[in-house]
Amino acid sequence: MGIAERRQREKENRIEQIRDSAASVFYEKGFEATTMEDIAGRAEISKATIYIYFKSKEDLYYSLVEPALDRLSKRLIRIAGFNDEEPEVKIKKMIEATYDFYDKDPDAYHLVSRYKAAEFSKLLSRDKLDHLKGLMRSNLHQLEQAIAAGVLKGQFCKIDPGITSIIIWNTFMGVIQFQENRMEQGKKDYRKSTINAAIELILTGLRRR
Amino acid sequence: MGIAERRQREKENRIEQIRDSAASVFYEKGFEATTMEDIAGRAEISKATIYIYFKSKEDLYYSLVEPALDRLSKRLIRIAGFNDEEPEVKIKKMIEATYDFYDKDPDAYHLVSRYKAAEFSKLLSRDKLDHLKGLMRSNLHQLEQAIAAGVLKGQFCKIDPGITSIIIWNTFMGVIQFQENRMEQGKKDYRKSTINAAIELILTGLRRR
Amino acid sequence: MGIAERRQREKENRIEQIRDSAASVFYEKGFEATTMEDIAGRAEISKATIYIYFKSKEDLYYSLVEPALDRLSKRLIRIAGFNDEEPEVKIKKMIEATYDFYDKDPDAYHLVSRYKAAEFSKLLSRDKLDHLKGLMRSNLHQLEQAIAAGVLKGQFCKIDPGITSIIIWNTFMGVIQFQENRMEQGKKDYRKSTINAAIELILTGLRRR
Amino acid sequence: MGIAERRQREKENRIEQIRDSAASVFYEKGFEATTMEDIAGRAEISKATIYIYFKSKEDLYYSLVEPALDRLSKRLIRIAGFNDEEPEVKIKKMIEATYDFYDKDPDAYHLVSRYKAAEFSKLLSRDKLDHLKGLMRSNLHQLEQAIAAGVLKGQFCKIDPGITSIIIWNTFMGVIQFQENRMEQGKKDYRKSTINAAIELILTGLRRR
DNA sequence: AATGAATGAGATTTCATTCAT
DNA sequence: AATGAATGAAATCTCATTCAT
Repeated sequence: MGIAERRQREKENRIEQIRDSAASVFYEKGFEATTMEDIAGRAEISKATIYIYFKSKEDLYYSLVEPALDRLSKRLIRIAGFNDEEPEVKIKKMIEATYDFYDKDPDAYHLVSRYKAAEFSKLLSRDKLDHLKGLMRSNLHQLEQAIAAGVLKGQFCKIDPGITSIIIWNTFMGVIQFQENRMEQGKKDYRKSTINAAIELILTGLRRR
Repeated sequence: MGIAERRQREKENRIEQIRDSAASVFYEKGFEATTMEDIAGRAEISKATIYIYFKSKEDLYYSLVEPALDRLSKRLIRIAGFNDEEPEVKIKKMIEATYDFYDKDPDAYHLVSRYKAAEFSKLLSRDKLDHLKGLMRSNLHQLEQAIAAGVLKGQFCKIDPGITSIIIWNTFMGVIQFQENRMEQGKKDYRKSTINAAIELILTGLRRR
Repeated sequence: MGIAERRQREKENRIEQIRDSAASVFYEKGFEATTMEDIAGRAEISKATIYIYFKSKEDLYYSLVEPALDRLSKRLIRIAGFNDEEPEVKIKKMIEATYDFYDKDPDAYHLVSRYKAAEFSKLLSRDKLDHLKGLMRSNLHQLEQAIAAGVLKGQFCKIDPGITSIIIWNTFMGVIQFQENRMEQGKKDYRKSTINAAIELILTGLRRR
Repeated sequence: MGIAERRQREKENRIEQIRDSAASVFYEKGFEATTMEDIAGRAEISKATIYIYFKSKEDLYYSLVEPALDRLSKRLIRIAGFNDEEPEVKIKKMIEATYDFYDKDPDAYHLVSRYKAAEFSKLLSRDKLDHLKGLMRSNLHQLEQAIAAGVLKGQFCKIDPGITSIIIWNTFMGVIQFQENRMEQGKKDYRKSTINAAIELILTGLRRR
């Protein structure tokens, strides 16, 4: 009786092991430069084993990016639904949630942040590509809505919410990238604090005086 | 005597033809996913011809990215040298110069904007990689210096100039990417105006009140 | 448990199969003119399979020549160590050993006999090249020492042992080549006997009267 | 009037220039490893120019080996025709002639000495291959005849003249190779004297006592 | 006659994927 | 379920040869 369960558990472990290795290699080298050998090696299994659980390299990649994006997307949507929250607070909570997502699973975050539609257009099926695009758009959309609400309420000056969401998103990614770079050089961890400072800078620009 | 000149011109055209094709394919697909066949096809020549002018795929790629980065870098350094200019004006001129660079040679810009040190660390020789890193750092550095000057003069509030330069840089790239996306969907060209709006937003946040 | 062993055996067979094919093609056509396709075809496997077992064409080639030369070299050194043997007997035993080496693995012998330092200088790494040169030199050196001993003992006339070893070595290779040629034309096998006659001729010239 | 002649002279010079370069590169690298680029570079002309004078790489190669072999062959045949000469003297004269051939045009000699029928069997046409084989055989044959005459006259002991000619031929090549090697290491030139010593050694073995 | 330029054919090598055990 | 082994297809790069001038 317990056997089936153990099997199930082991199977899930194995899948997780593959996914972890894959995420880290994909992040390090990018999709094309990553070989199945790389992934198998890091997971300490054989290449063939990967194919038991994943149909193809693309499939494996998609299976990493999609749920990551989906998780983040769901969180942001949830925050967006807090109707009695002030726009500025919402924006901060979204940033918080995104940072938490990054903190808990940096590889997943990096995959998402590295995602460029153009690169995958020949690789993924139309369906999958559209789905990822949709999730990505959703993320930005939640941010945009919060900004738009702030503008409407007269709290923010009249700037295009679309552009502003882009700015915030890119700022987030840029800061992470920059600070990770610094940390690699042995410097202290300022990720959280600089994210906050950067967002504060932007919100200051946004606020109406 | 005109013959030698025509020859020379034709040769330069051919090289330019290859470089143009290469830049556009590299931009579309990234370095790894791009094949020499792709480039040759787009340039309407044979693969072997590329090797007359470029030693290797890596060489071709580097020959595109390096001068592009170098050109941009030189422009920014020049602006940084305008000693009697106000920091805010300097920053705007740098943005202006970067936009002009993008406008004149979008493929070059895209190659530069796509540049991620990690991706090339296994690809390019140590020398070349360091050189590119240096140029990239220089670009950010010019921006940073202008911001630092504004902080020193008391015109900007006390924010970390390093981070702020990152924010501006990423904002620029993000806006371009986003607006190009919109244009692909047939929407109107708002690139220039949204860049300006975004920079204005950030500068507003920066200015001391 | 037998399974692992069978696997091991099969793997070794496969490697041997590749090495055999490679040796025979390399011998027939020389290194440059031999293609991996040739070798794969003769071994009745795919090109890619070769790369599972050998890093490169060069590696495969080296892996054939080195151990062959090494084996021969060890044998000659062993004979050279028979301190109570007469020089002339030593020389004959060395010839005998070389013939036996040829007889047991003609392809290996041919690879060795084809070896020309100049040809490989651009091909093999400095290390590998030096190693092969060393082994080759060792072979001649053993012969030379035996001749020198004979001269010292007054059994041979005063000829330069270095040159004499070259003469003997080239005589051996020449006789083999010539007799193989004849055999290809359907003539009888006189390899062993003519080798002996040739050595006898040279020893006669060497002996002091 | 003189123009046509000058043209003719220049043409011949050009051809000679190509042949010289080709011979030296072919000798250094072997047929396969030599590129037309190599030859053109050494001759300080363009690749295309070679094709004005030679139909193909093989053709160029053949045009070098054939006349070289032919020249040597003719000389040996001439010596073989000196009917009133003693066999031993004939042999020495043949060696002398071969050395002179080597001395006057070492590259041609090296091409000849490097020649291995097997390597060219897929490369050259049947006709050409047979022709080269014939010339090669002729050279050995002249030597063989002289030896046979010595045996018949009772001057030499009863050894197979075929084998003996092989021994002498290989001795010659081996000595040259060995001494060139030494000279490359900066040592003194002992080519002529060691050739003579080696031949003397063999003749001593041959002479009847 | 000479050559710069171009290329088709082919060489080495890599890698995602399948298969037999 | 797991894997060692094998491979087809494709990628980078080379080179003998041709062609236009």
